[in-house]
Amino acid sequence: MCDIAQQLGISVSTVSKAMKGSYDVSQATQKRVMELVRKLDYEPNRHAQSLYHKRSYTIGVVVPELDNNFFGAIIRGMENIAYKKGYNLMICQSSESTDRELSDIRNLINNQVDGLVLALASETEDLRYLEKLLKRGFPIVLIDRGNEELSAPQILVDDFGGAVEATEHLIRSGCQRLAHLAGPPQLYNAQKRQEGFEETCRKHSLPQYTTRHCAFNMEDSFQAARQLLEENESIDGVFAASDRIAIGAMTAAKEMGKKIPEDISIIGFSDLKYSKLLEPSLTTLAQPAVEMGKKAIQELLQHIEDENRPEPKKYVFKTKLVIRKSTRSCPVPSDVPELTS
Amino acid sequence: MCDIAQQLGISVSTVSKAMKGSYDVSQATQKRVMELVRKLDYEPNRHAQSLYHKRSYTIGVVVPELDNNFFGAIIRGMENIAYKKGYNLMICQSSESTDRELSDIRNLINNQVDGLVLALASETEDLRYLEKLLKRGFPIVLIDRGNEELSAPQILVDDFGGAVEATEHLIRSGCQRLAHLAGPPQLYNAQKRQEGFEETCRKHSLPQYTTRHCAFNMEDSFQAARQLLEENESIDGVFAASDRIAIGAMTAAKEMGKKIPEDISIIGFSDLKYSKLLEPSLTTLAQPAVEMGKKAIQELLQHIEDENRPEPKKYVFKTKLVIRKSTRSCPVPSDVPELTS
DNA sequence: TTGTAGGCGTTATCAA
DNA sequence: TTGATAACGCCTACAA
Repeated sequence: MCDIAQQLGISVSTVSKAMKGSYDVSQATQKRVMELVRKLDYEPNRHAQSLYHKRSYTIGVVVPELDNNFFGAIIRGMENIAYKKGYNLMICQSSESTDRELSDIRNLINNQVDGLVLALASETEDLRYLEKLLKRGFPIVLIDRGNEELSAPQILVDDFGGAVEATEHLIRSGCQRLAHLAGPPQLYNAQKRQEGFEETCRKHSLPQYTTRHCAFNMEDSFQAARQLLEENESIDGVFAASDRIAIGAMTAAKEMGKKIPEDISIIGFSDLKYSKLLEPSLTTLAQPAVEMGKKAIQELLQHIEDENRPEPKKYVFKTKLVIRKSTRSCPVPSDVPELTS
Repeated sequence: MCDIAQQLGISVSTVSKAMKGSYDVSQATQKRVMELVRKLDYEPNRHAQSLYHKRSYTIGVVVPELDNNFFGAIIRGMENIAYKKGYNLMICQSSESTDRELSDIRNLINNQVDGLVLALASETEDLRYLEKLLKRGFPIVLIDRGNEELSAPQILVDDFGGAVEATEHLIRSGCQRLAHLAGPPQLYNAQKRQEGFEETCRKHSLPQYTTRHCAFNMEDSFQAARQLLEENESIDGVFAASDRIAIGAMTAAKEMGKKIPEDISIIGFSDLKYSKLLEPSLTTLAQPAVEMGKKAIQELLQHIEDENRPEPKKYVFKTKLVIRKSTRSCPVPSDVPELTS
């Protein structure tokens, strides 16, 4: 900006005004400035702007994992809205590590981000730092990984409802002895999915149902599934808390010589891009990730830009059952009126 | 910092020095300052620091796609080094769009990043802006997606060598009529893979080999593969330029009633996380993505921090053949001395 | 219509 | 050992 002012023999403030447009600057200088700006590929220093405005126009994002369809899609949704509104994203991955998550958040804060969108790592339990931030009035939105205690807006999936739908689907397709491979027990989502499963089993008075926890990865779920199936030979339907867990279960079932879905039906949660390519293709619950990402940013921007902050709301997005080949085909189409009571 | 100075009744400059540690500050004040800093969770404003130092300690990263194992691993490698050295990453995804890529880069530049690591979008051809930046001495490192014209350091995969290895493997396992499903023709990597394939076919005087281009996605490659296989019934081996293309080819082959690998062998490139779960599991070439990410940042930091810039080098990482079930088992183990001449 | 001046938060130099 | 000061680049209220 100094360069430009010097080269044109005018003051920096005039240049600044010219670049903003809507200011009292003569057409002539305006034009001269803009031409030189373009010629020099000049762009104002955002850090100086940020210093003056006390706003960085940057939003911090921490997700457990980047190379993951679900979070990938969430980020696409967030970028969509953020860029349109002149905000940048600063994206970090915690790799499901609570320590890393905390250091990412601190780092984003000292990078002066205007707000945070967080999908908490599965083991995160110590929320004191976040609570401090919230108390100071710092804008935070949680996405996907909710938390009952934190008074921040939350963008969630209807984990309970999805679990009910999945379980109903298994029952409808003739399964009688169900098992649930649940996610990490500390994780809010995992809890809700488990509740949905168990409540549905009770409602239908199933003679037998079990739940076993495992991590959200294929190795752990493979072990868990194998144990489960060995201990309970009669299990004929598995609701897995994620697609990756479902893949582990499929591998275990196949290894034991069980046919999917003839001997055992398996259903996942998330609809990974590759789930339809499995053999057999995986029945699962799709989540509207892009929409969730958009909503998260919209909500956050409202908190950033509005003076009077509303009560933190929860937005719960519905899942969608995607029926493929890993569950037996149903006699009845997917709506079952007598169950919605 | 002002707060702290006021509360302790000392000057800001003393606080600043105390926080830096290695300065002439009395032990007593040093301690008082640090205690208050901790109590207030105080962190210095990086934008002010950046303004003063003319360094943001932030590196801009643009990759075509985030939810992709390969780029995900590259980013993990980059984070590893960058965080250790006190740098942050600002990550963007171009979604393979040249326009978006350019606007990401401009945005990163005006966010004052100290350097860029770029994996160019496949259609990018207009490199004028990047050339301008390089001419100004701005540090840029290209990763994975190389470019002959740009005089920037490049972190590449031995696409040619990998393609040779893949093709040799097909030939060794008894395939005689090979086809290559190549990536976008503008893409440097795709060109090298194609060259490796064709040169190897020539070297072995194969009676028949064909190449067909398609995009790096399953839909497009499915169509391309189907056409290819319909037009050339006798093809018994396919080298796909990426795992996703390989998946498209597998789907097409299966649909036509061909057995993999009995009737046709298929080999991919990249080793996606899900490739080993396919039916049959996919033989492919693994790339050392994490190492590449590390190298990219190391190289960039050298350019950022060193006065005398060395000539831009190319680092070529070797691929590793991962043999699974989508190719027929070889009579000979994987080293074939007579071919290395 | 244009320019001057002060401040945003930090740091390094120099003076006290 | 401490503090005042100027500077980094930008912006706006106010003066010219």
